[in-house]
Amino acid sequence: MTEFIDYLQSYVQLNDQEVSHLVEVLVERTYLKGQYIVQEGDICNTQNYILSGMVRTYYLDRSGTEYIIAFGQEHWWAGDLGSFITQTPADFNVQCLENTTVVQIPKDQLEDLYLKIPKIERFFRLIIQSAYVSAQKRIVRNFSLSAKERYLLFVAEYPTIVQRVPQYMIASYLGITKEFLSNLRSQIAKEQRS
Amino acid sequence: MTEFIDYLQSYVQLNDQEVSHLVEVLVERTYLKGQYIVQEGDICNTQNYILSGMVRTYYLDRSGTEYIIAFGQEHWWAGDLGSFITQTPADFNVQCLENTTVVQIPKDQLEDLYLKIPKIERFFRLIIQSAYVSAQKRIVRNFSLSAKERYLLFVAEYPTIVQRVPQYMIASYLGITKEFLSNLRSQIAKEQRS
DNA sequence: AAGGTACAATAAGATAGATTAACAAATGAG
DNA sequence: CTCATTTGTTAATCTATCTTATTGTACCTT
Repeated sequence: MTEFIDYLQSYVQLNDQEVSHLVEVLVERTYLKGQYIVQEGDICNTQNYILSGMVRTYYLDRSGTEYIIAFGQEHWWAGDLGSFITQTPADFNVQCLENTTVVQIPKDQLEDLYLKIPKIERFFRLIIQSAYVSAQKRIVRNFSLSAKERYLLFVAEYPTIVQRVPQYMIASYLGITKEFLSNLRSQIAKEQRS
Repeated sequence: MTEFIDYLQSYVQLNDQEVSHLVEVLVERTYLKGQYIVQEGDICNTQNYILSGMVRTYYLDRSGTEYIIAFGQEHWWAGDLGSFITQTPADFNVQCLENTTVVQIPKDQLEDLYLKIPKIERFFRLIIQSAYVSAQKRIVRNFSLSAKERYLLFVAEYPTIVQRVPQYMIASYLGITKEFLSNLRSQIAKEQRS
């Protein structure tokens, strides 16, 4: 929990009173592997900061295919922001891939905090700004890079995730089939041998 | 210009003093068709709110291919947020497709405003939040929908843009070639006739 | 009217990545 | 420890989309 406060303080300086205000509304919660923090159709009522564990956020289309839109590990945020903002049913599922402990901030309390402590609002502006920049980057990459390039970049950027989650989920994140990823990996291995 | 203030007031209520504070830092500027608001390699120093006209934001890869990542029309924002935040060279180009008038907020002044008027910070949090949600939506759609479905959705959501920009740019936005888009359009026309 | 420029349509061959299916290896529950 | 389930591999065939090239259309310009 102090971990979360430290992280927040690295963006904005809160005084003791503000910290204790904040701490009052935080809820620490642990989910088991396989459990859902958010399910499609739920209203997402919390922002979830991951203290430990690993999650995936995915979308399920009518034909039942899963599309992983994000992974989340220690120090990342998880949830369905669209649902959170508008308080409408979530499009996404957020599932734990390991036992996962999060810090939750409930929607109502966060709105209060925004008014009481503008620095908290600043903090979330900063966080969302960079999330948006990453999302744009991902859109560009999906268009401009081949599956192989996307995979190599992913491995370079998130080596730990590659270790922690099954290959077929990485394939889904990259927008390819698990068979094709397997193919790419053996190509890459061959290239490195020669 | 009052147009911009009205728009802003629909998100947060500013008093007269705050409005005049804000107005002091705003710059209205007009670009001609073909001119660039931001060019790759520039540092993007302003947030640009479009009063009239039309722009495209695109990325140019090493091989010279253009990827349009966004269009912008009246009441939308344009710029390279990544460059703006970190004050590093822009990855994107923002070019006017028509004569375009924007309201600009310079970076330094905006940082000041954030501190003086927290409501301005709230306003941008709200704006960026929904931009992020849209970006996520676009990522999902690019994965889960076919080119044809993506085109039909685009036409349904942005009928005006379809009228105002050349087809090859729409193809680029959708991540397909102009030839294939032409193909899809004739398919769709055929279907509607039968 | 003639040529120039910008955009759109059509068609044929090429390719990245999907699909299917069969198998191998790893993991985990009992 | 063992059997069942989950995960990963390989290979053949298939499909959506790309590439290249050609032709068509509609304006501007002079």
